[in-house]
Amino acid sequence: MATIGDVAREAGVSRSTASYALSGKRPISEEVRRRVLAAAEALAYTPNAGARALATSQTKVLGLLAQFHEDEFAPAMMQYILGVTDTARDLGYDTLLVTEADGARALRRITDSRMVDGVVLMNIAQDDSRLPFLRAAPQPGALVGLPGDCSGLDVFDLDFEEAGRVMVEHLHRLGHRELILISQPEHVVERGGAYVWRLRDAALERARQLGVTLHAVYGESRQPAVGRLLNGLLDAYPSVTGLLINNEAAAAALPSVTYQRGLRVPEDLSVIGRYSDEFAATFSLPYSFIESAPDRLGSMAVRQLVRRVESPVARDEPFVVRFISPELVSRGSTAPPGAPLPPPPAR
Amino acid sequence: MATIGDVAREAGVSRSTASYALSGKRPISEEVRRRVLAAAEALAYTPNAGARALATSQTKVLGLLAQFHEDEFAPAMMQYILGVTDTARDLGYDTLLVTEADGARALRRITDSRMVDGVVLMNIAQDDSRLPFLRAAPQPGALVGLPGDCSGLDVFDLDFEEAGRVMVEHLHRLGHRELILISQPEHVVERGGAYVWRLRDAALERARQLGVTLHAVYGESRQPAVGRLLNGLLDAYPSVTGLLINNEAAAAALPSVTYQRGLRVPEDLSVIGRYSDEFAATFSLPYSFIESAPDRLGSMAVRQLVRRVESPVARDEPFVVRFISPELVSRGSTAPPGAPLPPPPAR
DNA sequence: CTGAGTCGTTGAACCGGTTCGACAGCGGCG
DNA sequence: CGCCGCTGTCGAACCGGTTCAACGACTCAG
Repeated sequence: MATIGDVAREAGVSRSTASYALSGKRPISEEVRRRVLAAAEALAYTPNAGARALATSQTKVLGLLAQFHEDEFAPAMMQYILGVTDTARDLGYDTLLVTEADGARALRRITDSRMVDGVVLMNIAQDDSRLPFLRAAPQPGALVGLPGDCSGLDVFDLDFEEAGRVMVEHLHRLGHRELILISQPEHVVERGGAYVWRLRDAALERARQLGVTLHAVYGESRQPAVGRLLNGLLDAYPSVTGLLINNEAAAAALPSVTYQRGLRVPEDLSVIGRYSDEFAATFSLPYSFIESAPDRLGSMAVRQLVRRVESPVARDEPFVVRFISPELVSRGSTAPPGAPLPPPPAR
Repeated sequence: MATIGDVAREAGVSRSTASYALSGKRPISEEVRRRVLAAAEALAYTPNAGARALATSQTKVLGLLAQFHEDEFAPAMMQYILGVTDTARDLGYDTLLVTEADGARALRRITDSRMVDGVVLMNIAQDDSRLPFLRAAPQPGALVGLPGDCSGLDVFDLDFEEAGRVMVEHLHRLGHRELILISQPEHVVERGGAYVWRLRDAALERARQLGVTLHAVYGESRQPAVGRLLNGLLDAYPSVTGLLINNEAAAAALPSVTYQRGLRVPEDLSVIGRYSDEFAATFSLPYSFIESAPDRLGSMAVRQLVRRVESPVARDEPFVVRFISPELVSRGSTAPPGAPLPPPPAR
């Protein structure tokens, strides 16, 4: 493998000249630049990443710490990851994906050893054990998800509280007065998955203000448990006219449940979900939903991270906590309760 | 950040002694070893990855090249990735995840710059443009998926041909004589997704031998197209008694289709799928299926790769092409055609 | 008592880049 | 004509590890 020394020799110049010709950091005569470029081309020269990292203290690699809990819905994860890797690449960075169970140890390993220029953390818990290490690390970090304490960190998340309010308000405006909210499994809450109760508490609060009865329950993450749960709820609350779903598995399971029970959406039941566009398309979910925009969140986190990595001034800017405001994508799955039946749709 | 020089000074020894004390590559007196270890501990010393890579020509990082095509079913991908990252970590490696569209360029970038010690390639096409570069690279590589030309490469894949035969034989043995096979979308075939026609051709061949009529069609990867397709097929071939599904999206869509048509599985229709355990669990698919074992394949590829990376003798061993033999996991979704109805199951 | 062999330690070189300070050569100006 | 300043190039140092050859001290055999 050719080194910069080989290129320099081939071009008949010194190593430093070759370096400057390639980087353009100092003026180099047109003649010499051509010779160096030609030599580099001829020898298929590629700089050694380790050597460059050693010299510049920059690796051009970002760390991505993601954790996979079996009680979460794995397919939804992929979108976040792609949002990060694609944006990172656009900005000239590769991505080190770390899925180790012991996130704090993994974080220390990749930051202390200087393998990465910055880190994106996903699956943030309310009291996340990785955060003290991230704050202490020499590299900047960005979070996708809101922890209890955001100090010293850039944080990006969907505004789950507003999402909860939007869901309730939308159905209240249509005339609904009794709703069910299905959240993630209780395990997720116990582990500190704050987004669950952020949406839930805000929805309950708004329902109280509006005089809407809201049955808020924790769901399941798997079939067939989640199907049983849905049936059980519809049995238990026959007067409910609307369903709010903050649980991917429940959303995916709902169509067959409503079909089996002979319920029409939205004539007999209005439904609003909270998931990603991509998820909706994959499972063809026919529900209006609040877009959770995982790719956008991942992308925003990376952009901010790279800003801090690359600009000394950006490094000292105040930290940001940025919420994406929930956008309700209408798919026609909501209507006033007990509206007259429309003619059956053409098949 | 502490360097090995700091550790050496703190322990009152030379840099080389500190290095040997930490690595154990030369005998060091108990006394000195203790002092060095204590100093390293006190200074929270972690070796600089770039410097170590430069000195040893080993990065302890593996590359993982995965490509995401919008006409493939994204959720299935996650399992492969986890199989790779988890196994790599067990063996002491981190994973650089590269999802760049231009796979050949990405491969060259990470191998030429010596960012990785080895590479795992996924989404292998029949005539994969990355393979020439992988063969030419200084690092070893492993493939998850079977290309047209395996020379010079370690390859791991499910035995899709045997899978096709097993599916047909199983239903033939039960007495079925007319079946449908739903494969991936034709796009996947055009892009060189050999696993599609490997299963398909083998199934057709075995069906011919056994005198079974097999309607082999290409599917869709998304709802609602895939649902329409399923309905269309069941309309078009009313005498079919069994369904073979080599298409995750179709498998996920089938339950609601059979329900809507009032078909009982297996009484009216026998079904065999081909997907992963995890996938079946997530969607609670009630079908017998051939386990495609993505995590096992990823894990096998990494193990072989690391063997080659770490052992100079392994590097010269002959290359392997290893097929996982298809295992049919029974979920009771197959029965003789037109069998008498069992009593309705308890709800 | 001397020479060989062991053990533990060290200084120096090396991996392959980047970057700083110095300097040669040149044209322009006073 | 001498000096200044600019342009382009170079040598050397540095980043932080690993590893090799050498060497001093000590043991032990002859």
